[in-house]
Amino acid sequence: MKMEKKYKPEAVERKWLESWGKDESMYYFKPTSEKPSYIIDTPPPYPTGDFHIGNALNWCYIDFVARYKRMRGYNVLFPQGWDCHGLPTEVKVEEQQGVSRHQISKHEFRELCRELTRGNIEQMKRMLQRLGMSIDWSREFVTMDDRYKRFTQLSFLKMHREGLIYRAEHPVNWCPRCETAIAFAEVEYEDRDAYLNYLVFKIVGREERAGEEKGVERAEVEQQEEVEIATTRPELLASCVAVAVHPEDERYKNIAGEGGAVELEVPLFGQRVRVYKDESVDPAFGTGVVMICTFGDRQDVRWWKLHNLPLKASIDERGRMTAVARGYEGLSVTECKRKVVADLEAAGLLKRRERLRQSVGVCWRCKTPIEIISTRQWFVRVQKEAVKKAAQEIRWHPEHFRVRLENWVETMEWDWCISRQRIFSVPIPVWYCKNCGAVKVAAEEEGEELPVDPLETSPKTACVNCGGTEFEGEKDVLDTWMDSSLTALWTAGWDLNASSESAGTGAAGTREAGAGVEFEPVALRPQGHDIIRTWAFYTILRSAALTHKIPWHTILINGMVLGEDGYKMSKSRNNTVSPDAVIQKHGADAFRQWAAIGGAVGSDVQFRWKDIVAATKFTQKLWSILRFAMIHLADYEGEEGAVNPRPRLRVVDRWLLAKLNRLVRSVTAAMENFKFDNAFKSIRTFAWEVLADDYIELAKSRLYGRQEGLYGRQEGRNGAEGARSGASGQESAKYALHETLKTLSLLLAPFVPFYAEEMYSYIAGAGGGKSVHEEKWPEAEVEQQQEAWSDPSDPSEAEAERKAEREGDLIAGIVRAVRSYKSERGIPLNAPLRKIEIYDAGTGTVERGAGLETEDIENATATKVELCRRESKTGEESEGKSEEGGEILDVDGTRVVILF
RNA sequence: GGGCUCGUGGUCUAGUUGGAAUGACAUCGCCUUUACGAGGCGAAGGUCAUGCGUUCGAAUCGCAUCGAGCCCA
Repeated sequence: MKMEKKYKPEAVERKWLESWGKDESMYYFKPTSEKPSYIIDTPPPYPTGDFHIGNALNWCYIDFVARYKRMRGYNVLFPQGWDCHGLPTEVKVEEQQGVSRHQISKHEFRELCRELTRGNIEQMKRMLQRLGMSIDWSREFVTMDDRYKRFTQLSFLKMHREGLIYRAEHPVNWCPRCETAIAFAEVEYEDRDAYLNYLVFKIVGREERAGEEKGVERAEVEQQEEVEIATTRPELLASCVAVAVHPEDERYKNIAGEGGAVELEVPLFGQRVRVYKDESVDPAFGTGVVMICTFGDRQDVRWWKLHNLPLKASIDERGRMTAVARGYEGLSVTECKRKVVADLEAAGLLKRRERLRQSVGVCWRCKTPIEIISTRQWFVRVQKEAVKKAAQEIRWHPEHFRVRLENWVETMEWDWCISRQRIFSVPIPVWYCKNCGAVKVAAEEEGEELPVDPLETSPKTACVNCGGTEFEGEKDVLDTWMDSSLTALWTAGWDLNASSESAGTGAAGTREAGAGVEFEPVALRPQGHDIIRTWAFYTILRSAALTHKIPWHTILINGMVLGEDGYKMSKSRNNTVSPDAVIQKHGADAFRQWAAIGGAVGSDVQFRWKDIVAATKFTQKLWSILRFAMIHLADYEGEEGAVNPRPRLRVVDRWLLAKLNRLVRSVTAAMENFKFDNAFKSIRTFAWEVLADDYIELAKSRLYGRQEGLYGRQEGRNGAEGARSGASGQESAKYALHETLKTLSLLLAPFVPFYAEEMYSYIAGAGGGKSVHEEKWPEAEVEQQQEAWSDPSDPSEAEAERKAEREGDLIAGIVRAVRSYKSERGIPLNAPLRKIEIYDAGTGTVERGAGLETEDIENATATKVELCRRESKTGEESEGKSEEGGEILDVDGTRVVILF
């Protein structure tokens, strides 16, 4: 067997990719399986064409879980979807084609979007495969495909039927550049410089309008003739419908409130508005008087509702001033602002301007400041309590992210606006009767085939309201989150077409189509913390609305990837690294190791090349270990199915297996809790320190089958225990080494699937050539019960194991101590010393063991070992020197004297 | 302004229920021994942000302060 000195990830990974590619079914979910299922609600990425490092981190976590669960005997479903619809693709198409979406037909535009998306998906898919993701590609889903679009439309219809979706005129967040309504989740905030303008509002009596309050307190009012109001949005003066002050504000007691005798006259436009008292006015901001408009911000909407104020929209859907803004009609918001300020100044109504750092709501996509505009839109009712209850029932890793969702839910004021005035998305399956205006929703039972585009087809039945047969199709499309909030239900195979809530075909289910499988929450949702308020929130909301259940039992939140400079990776900061670059240099396994040990799940992970290099060093170390082992194990397990019976084991070999058993237990526990960093670190520590540094050095000589000691005087007569163990000692070591490497390759499999497969192909030998990824996870031997302690006359297997572990620890400790001793004195590690004396220093180790197995110590230190049972003379040794001038070392309470 | 997370050797990082501080990289020393010299072995390096408190005992629990980051207003 030829094994190169250096492990070559490129060649090995390419080899296994090709081999696995021949039969993709290895990772398929098996609907007829008897095994318990473990379904993962994989995030469908937006197909930008770039599978970035943040995605890659997330997917590494998913794959660790998927591979682990598969080995634990679960029927795992790890699907891959693509969340296609939405603005970014539309923008990209406009950019690439040099057209505006208005210039070509909707149909043509959609086709261009689909084409771009298909190409991007292919690119990203290649990266997923290269990373070694154990995805079930037979379950791939694409939200722009008809099957998925039908699913989305069905979900709309079901919620509409149940009154959870409605159409209404309501203020919404609006992007004037994208010319569409957006949801709160799509609004971001940016700090921008603005001016705070102090304007003059004239105080006028109210008698002209409110006859009954005529004449009240005229005298007081006359003392004051005007009020200053500070505003950052003078362009909204035409929309000013009221003014508010804090109820406790002494300065404005005379003009405010129910009995207020006055109104204010809005400068330039002249409309008269009332002054309200409101607790939420900040008296310290500006002059303490605030202008209420249609609509400056969310607070304006609150006041507008509370006081039943009129609606005076001065900004239209393209961000232009309407006829309401007399004299400014047609100007953009910015132009209008400039002109209004100039006009105010000219009229002497602008007192002063102050610079102000202001947080402005902007469109997530184009960073254009949003407007709040009242339009007719479709909404999903937000059932806050149901969402919060569901969030409580879901297990969160890490737990604190639940709070983020709860806070978000608490602060939601409006329902979720789901209609978008865009093109590349799922059409809202609705028509309006031209005769009476009634809404006609699509219905499969009436022969309308979903997905339906209401602009291209007409309903099959007449209007139920008036019998009319002329309809107009809804032009708006759905928010993309209406698609992607269904992934859990889709993946679970829930059939939305069945009118009964409990019906399902089971795309993932185990029954035949139409058998009626009730929706069961899937096992896992893995995602980043940046989309808790969107993807997690919407999924929980819709699952609660559609199925009255939680979508998944567990949500696993991953952090963001930081660049080498410690800041979040971003193109503008120029600190991005693509997973592709890492893989090309060091392979997918190295990348995956970084993902595993970069930090605890949920915390942000810094990317550093040196961590990648450290990972390759570990793989190289494992490779060296394997190379060494194969010198001795090449013919260990000859034929298929041959099982080497457990020989009578030497202490050190039992010790190794006991440590291995501990490792299996700790790695298993870590995996169950998604502590990938702990799991992988334990493996690394074991392989490097226990196996390579300690064990291999101890067992090397026995494995080489040397009958004589390494050191010159090889008689080594220290009683029976010290005798050369010969063939049986070799067998014992081979058994332990083989067991350990086999188990190690299994433990490594979820993390470094390529290396583990390579390793396993050597270790499992000709044993059928089965993939390590189809093997079972190692079973830890159960930690023995307390009872074993209570019966020392009949030491159980476990008690023997524990004894072996203690003795092995001592042996390894002594060898380590000698190694340090030599290192400190510059003695070559293979140079023999005169003698090593091991005393029983009251611990009873030497005594009780009827002598320690010293053979391996002698081999590993190249020095003769003598067991001494007499008590040493502490007085003479207080200086750290023995009678004969040897160095005294303390190894966990056992006295070891080195004679040089 | 509110919420969350964090502050551990030069840098990054582990530390579940309080019991002598984990590892990586960098530094220094030694070693070409038949698994490994783009390596191995070993060493040095920490007031666990600061202060107060609970406790026999605190990196860990509580309060306050300072600082950083994220989410939201």
